[in-house]
Amino acid sequence: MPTQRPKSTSTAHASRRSESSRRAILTAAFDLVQEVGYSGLSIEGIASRAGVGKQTIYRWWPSKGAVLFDAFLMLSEGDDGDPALPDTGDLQADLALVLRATVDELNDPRYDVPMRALTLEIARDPALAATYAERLGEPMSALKKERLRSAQRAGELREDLDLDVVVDLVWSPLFSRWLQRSGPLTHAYADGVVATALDGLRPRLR
Amino acid sequence: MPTQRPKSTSTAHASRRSESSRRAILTAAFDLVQEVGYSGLSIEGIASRAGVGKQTIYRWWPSKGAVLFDAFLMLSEGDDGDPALPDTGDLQADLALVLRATVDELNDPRYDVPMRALTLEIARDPALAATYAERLGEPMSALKKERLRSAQRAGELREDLDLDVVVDLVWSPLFSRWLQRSGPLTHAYADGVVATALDGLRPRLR
Amino acid sequence: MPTQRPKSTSTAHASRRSESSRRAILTAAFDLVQEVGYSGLSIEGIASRAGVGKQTIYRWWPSKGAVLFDAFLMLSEGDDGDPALPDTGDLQADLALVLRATVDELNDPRYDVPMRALTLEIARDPALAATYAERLGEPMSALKKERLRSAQRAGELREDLDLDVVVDLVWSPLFSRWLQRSGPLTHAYADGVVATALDGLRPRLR
Amino acid sequence: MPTQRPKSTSTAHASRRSESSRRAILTAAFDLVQEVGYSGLSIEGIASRAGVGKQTIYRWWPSKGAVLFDAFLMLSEGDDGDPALPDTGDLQADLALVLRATVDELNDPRYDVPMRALTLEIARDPALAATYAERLGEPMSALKKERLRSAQRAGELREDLDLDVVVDLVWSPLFSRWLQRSGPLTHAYADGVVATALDGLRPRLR
DNA sequence: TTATAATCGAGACGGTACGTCGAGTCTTAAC
DNA sequence: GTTAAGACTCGACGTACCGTCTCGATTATAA
Repeated sequence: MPTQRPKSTSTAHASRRSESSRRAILTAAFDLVQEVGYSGLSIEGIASRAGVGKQTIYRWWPSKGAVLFDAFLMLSEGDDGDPALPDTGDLQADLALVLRATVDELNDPRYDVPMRALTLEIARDPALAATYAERLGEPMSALKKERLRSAQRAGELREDLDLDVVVDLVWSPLFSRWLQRSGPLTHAYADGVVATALDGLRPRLR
Repeated sequence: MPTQRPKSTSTAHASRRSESSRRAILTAAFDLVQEVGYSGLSIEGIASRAGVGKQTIYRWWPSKGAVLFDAFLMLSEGDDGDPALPDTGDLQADLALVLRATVDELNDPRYDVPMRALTLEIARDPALAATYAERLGEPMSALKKERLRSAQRAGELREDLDLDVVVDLVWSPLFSRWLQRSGPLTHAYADGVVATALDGLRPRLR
Repeated sequence: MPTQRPKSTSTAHASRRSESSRRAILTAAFDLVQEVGYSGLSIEGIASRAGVGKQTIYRWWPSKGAVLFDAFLMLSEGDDGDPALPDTGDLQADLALVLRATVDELNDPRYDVPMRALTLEIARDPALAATYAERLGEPMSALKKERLRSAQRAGELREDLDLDVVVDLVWSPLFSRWLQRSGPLTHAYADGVVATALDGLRPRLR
Repeated sequence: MPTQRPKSTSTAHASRRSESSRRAILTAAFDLVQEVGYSGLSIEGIASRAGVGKQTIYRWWPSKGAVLFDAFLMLSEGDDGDPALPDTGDLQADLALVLRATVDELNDPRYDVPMRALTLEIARDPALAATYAERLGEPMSALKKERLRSAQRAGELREDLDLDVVVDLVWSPLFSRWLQRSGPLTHAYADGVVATALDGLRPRLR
């Protein structure tokens, strides 16, 4: 599997894979995609920047996208203090906070460029999509649903909801606007999405 | 502009552009993307399939994505009987109908493959995104908002809504699931999205 | 055919092949083989030195050896004043003169290196051998046999000889020594070969 | 030296070199060159076929050609009953016999392919050429000259000949024709070479 | 009605990157 | 200390397309 790597915690006789080459490749991939953009990214460029033979990349990753994906994985393993979503007891405020932070990230070219690259690769390659779902998508989705369940326990959320639908309702508008650049991505938009989703579209009964 | 083309209804002295080559190129592009997938699509392949010199493509389109985009435009001009969304007076039923139809389309490889290709090109290329927004995105969005405004007049929808947010709330979950393959795309899902968006996430009072 | 090239004397509508690229490639090949040796010669190196795309080489030549061969052909077309062998009426002197000149050439690294490279390619590749035979080998052999026939008319050579055998008898010892480096290649050796071949190995009858 | 190997008759404490690996490598090299041709031969292929690590080859041989050369040496040590050339008292018949046998060998692909490979390596690599000369070329040449000296003693050969020239005169035509494929290699050709060399090219005095 | 200039098909050109192969070096674990 | 195994860096392979650039050969106005 492309994203497998030698963990120090694993078996005694580690594979002969070079950890330093692995790190150099992932770092080079992440840096390069920012510098030259997604379409300017090439295996040859990554190898050369990383000071590594092309074969070493082909040996361990099946595609350019898989390298990029692992580069993200490596980064995301650094900042995993507390992966849980905020839970202050005020769902609307908490969601708005999270969505505003996401908006800020997506507006920052340092994240936009490589994330877009990865997203496109995932959209193109079903195998990569499956790996992504397993390693990042589902865990993140679980976190979101956990927060929603907490809200249900607090009576802030209806009990009869399909939480998968709810997650999409809240998060996909941002994703869609970002990817398609179909409109400005602002805090106001994030707030609007949260408020509208929570209150629904129908007039409130008096 | 890439998507400009000689309309018989335009000025008297039409350009010397060959209409038959144009159609052959767009048809070839659309057919090829289904056969060989997006990444297998090449200008060279389109030219050869269309029986056309490469220069004829480069002369009229700035990128592979622009060709693909025009191919879609050509198709979508065939089926434009009544572009309006259904309006039976029952918003929930109408939205569910439209979203179910979209689900069916997205599940059909004949649409999935070229649509995905086009979507990826748009996500990659801001210029193409702008053209897309102008030519297809905004008109479609206007149609959706028109239906929503009708619902507001009928008292089915709150008056104080940002309709751009509402459109995203209703349509982006499908888009997101489809593009990322993050879950099954079913009629039930479409129904769930519509119902949840309309009713909101909060417990109903009383 | 690899060695075909646009001749100004040929048909009116010349191919679109670039004569300047062709010359640059052949010159680069000839120069490079002297600088880096045969095994250091690469298509990539030739292309880069000639300022040409690799495909331009692959388009017109089937192999590295074919390029080298044409490089020789190009050179040999410069010095074609009178291709005939000397004929002073003294066969032994004429042959010795020719063989001594050959010895000098073979001892000159400027000729030895590329000639050796070409010879090895010909020995390896039967197709190239056939081309070589047709374009260079047989014409040269014809020249030699013409000189021998003249000697027969002059009574210097027996009438009942297979001239192909004679040509080999005279010229192959040099070739063999040169290629295998099985001994020093000197004027004395050349003289010895000529004298021994002419007089034969048997004791002269009294 | 590449062609050194542990002889059971040598010093008491033999080197730690694995004799079985050595034989496996040489056998694999000889077999492979027949199967895949010279240019298809690779160290990697030999190692894999021999069930041996690449390093084991690099440790003991300096080049692919050296391996091939030792493979020949190994074979030629099997058939060394009497290495002397036939000496029936009739030089012409004896030479014709030997040359005809050589012709047959060179026409047999089982010998042609690996011999050609080795010959090309020797022609390319002066160091290998020196080793070859010492181990195979000069002993064979000595044998030939021995037979010629015997003919001189019998009065069949002139006394004033440079035997190195004579050896080349008799044997190099075959070598040249074979390597360059410049003509058919037949018994008739062999006979012609012997007869012409013996009788010389000049008309016999009456 | 002709000439004339934009457009056409074709495809060669200099390039970049692909994914593969093998070279020769180095490291590991087994013996 | 040698071995089998195989990862490593490096460089070349031959192919696919890129986007640019000539080439005649249409071809449809404008003279």
